[in-house]
Amino acid sequence: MPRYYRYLGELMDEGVERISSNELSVRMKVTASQIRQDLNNFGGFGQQGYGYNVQYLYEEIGSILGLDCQHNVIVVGAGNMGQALANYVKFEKRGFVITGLFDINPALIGTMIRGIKIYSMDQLPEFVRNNRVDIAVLTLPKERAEQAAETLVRLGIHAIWNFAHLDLDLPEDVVVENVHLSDSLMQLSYNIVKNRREQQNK
Amino acid sequence: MPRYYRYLGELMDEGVERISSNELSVRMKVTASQIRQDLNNFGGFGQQGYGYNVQYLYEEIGSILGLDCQHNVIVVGAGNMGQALANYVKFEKRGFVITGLFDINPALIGTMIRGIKIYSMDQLPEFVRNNRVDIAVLTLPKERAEQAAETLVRLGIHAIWNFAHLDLDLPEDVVVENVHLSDSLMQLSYNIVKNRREQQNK
DNA sequence: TAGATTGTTAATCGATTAACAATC
DNA sequence: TAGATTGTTAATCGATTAACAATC
Repeated sequence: MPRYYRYLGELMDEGVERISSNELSVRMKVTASQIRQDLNNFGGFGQQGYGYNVQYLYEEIGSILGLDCQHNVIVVGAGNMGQALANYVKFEKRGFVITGLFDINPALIGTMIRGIKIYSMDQLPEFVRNNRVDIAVLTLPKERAEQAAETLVRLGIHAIWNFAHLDLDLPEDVVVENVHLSDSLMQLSYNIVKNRREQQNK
Repeated sequence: MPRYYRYLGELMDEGVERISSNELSVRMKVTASQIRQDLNNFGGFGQQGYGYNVQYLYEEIGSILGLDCQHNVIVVGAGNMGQALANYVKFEKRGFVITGLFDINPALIGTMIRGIKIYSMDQLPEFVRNNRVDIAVLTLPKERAEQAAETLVRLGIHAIWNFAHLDLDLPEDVVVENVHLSDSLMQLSYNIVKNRREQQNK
């Protein structure tokens, strides 16, 4: 669904008002059948003989994705990745507001990033008690990530965006989305090898 | 495959010598059948009655993933994300060596990150001519990403790790691996909404 | 030889695609 | 009404799982 949302956003920017599953399928390089199937799973957003209204569909998908309300986000681990994410302004536009960073590095604690304060890890429980936190971003080395994740869950956080290089083993009512950059890079490397082989066989 | 590699690495660290598809399936939370099927696609790495030798399998998968040789990497876009990636030392251990960063920001050009120089975008063609480049990391805002990708391909680069928030439209002999962070965050948000619904229905 | 566990085939399942009737 | 295009069902395909014979 995020991918549909992205393409519909682009269409809006281009001022396109309506689009058929067929036109969209060309753009997105999926079948029209696929699109109609997917969109229909979430409700009848189209109209026979007309297609889909871009803005309406964009907003509907946005609300399905939960983008119609604000999410308060904390970043646990203010290293390079944590800082990079904190500096990334675009998330804010989609309603993901970073309210605090946390680290154990004394050199970082107390400093600010884009107006967001870096707290000590010790301050985490208190912070979570006093502020609503919807999502925790986990940008720690894997050695400390497992334990931090458990702490977060104990504090009542139910959603983790995990950048640590391990699979978290958490209760099923906790939602985890993994970004395994190393895996992604290896996948690229694998595809390079495969591609090389295929090109040779031509 | 990267996930297998990761788990086998962990097993090695724990000093485990051999493992059966069954034991591994418990750890990785996939079926034993799946594991045997997957591994067998790439060759008979196991032995009936014994299981799989962890180190042997680790190395075999490593070579399938192309981790047995060095990859020279450039980072195009030395913003927060580009810098974060350049600072990430672990990639180097897997043979991915960053040899240069590129940006248009005059304030960055000429400075160093972890001993790696930031060049002007203008210097890109010359750099690629004089140095082998296996992978280009694209960490630019989407407005400039498309054009940069085309430049990279024109210069003969065949693999792009794309962090820009768009799908690149490139010749099929160019391998692209996407890391769409916004999509990932929206996916998380979607799963939060879904999870909330499911918990309520209990 | 007996036990364990793979490699591999067959069965199941889910997801994708095709087709077309419903309807704007 | 005719044309367009969805919603939805049926057919196809691929991936996952189960089963078991091969073999260490």
